Amino acid sequence: MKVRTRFAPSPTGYVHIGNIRAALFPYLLAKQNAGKFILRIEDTDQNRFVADAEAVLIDTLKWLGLEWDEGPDIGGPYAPYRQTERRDHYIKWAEKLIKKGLAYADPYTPEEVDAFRKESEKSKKPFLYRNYRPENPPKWQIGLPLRFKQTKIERKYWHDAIMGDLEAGAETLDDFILIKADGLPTYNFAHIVDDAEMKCTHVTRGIEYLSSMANYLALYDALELKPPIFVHMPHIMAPSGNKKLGKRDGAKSVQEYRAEGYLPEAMLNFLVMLGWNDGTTTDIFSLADMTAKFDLTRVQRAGARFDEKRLLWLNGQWIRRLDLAKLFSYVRDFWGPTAKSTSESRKMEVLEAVQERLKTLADLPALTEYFFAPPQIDLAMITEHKSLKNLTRPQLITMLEVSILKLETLARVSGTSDSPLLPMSGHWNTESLQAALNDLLADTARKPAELFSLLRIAVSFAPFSPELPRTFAVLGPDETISRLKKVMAALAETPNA
RNA sequence: GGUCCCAUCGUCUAGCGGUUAGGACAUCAGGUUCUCAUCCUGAAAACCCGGGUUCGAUUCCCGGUGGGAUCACCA
Repeated sequence: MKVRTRFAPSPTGYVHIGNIRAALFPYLLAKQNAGKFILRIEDTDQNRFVADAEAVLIDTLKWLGLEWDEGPDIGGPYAPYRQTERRDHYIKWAEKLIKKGLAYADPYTPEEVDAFRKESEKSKKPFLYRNYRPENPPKWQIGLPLRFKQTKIERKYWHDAIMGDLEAGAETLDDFILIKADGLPTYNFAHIVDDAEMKCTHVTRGIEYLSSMANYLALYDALELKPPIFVHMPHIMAPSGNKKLGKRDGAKSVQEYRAEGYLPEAMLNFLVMLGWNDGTTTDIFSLADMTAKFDLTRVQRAGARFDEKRLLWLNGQWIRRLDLAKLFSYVRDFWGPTAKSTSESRKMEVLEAVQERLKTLADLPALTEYFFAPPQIDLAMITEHKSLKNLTRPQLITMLEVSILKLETLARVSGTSDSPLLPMSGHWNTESLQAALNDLLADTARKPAELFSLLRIAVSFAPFSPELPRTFAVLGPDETISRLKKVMAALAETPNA
């Protein structure tokens, strides 16, 4: 079977986490079978039209790496891929139904239908429009809704690739609207027509559509269409409470996660694990991995809670396992102001030094700003440090002095010039610096907690930084020594506390 | 309320009649020449309840309970 799947979102401008999974599953199904993945825009609701929504959607999908083979932007054999551009298709199929006596015009106003609804509710019976079906409906024309006429009121049975064997009672069958008064089709009608014309083999969507399945089955039958494979995905639930994850529960859009420094790899990995596993204890999956391993029969039937802590963990995992060039391309817009005028190669070095410490890309400025600009000297960070507060000024100054001498010797051996633009060479590297620092430990007879704390704070004045040899190596000999000297001078200038 | 679906640590899950019920996130306690992060080690933590089938049920069946979804000229 030639697999053809689709992602068919409504362009609302807000790309929900659930939307991504609704795109990922069909993407995986198509790709693992060398099939086609289609993007179709379901824009039949004029009231919810948002101007840039489609562009946002396309941008987000591309960012995630979920590329489609056919779509509104690239065309394809079954174009157009926007529902508003397919009106004539729906009308054609609707006329077929009318001809067969399986569709009719709804002569009532929304208010009148609502009155019927109230009446039913009053008598504690569920409202079914078909109980109010007009005897002699007018000839259908745009301006009137067109309804489907249910003729076989019976229990329906079907199979779902995730949910298994399902059924629904005849009470769920009703004369639903196929085409609205504005002439545009409802989702209920349009998706079936489009899926058929676009030869989609799978219908993937959330389980909220399960309760409409009986109606869809009846429509496939009336249209004389062979139903596709049904794939209903359980909901992603809000972190607290038991409800579908929604905007009003503070659910962030994918764009927001992107802006907060989350990687597409982490988002996809997180989403695919939410309700699916490959049966092993593997929990890190690249898009290629999940494409190879994904299996609908292993998808969970219950809803899964969205756990942002797990997403954060995965983000860290992915930041660490990405190769530097790739990570570098991702952080382009995350550098802090001090990095502005710095060369790309220099930024690359700094990034490499902090890669292991990043949890999100948004952590980058705080973690790197002192590499690009000298930090504000704050002696309190030294004098109040838990390992340093019991040392006297002269002791601190001596430690710095001895360290500076040692590092100057190393710098001379390295033959580095005063220009920070020249690449570091020779002996000023993490290995030699590690050795030099070990020597200093012996020379000063200080504990690592004392000497290293002092040096680390003196060059960074930051709450955290990479390991000392690494920090010195990236800073370069001139900058390292210059910063140590400034701190030494500052300690000498101010009176002892 | 009608209809439909679901049910293992706090969370995501493995399990497909016999297991010390496994893993991961989170939490807590240690370890790694400085901080933060990583990494390593360890701890605590679960089969919703009641029947039935069976020599034996977390697993199969039924019922309850709980949770979810849906009942639009939205998708």
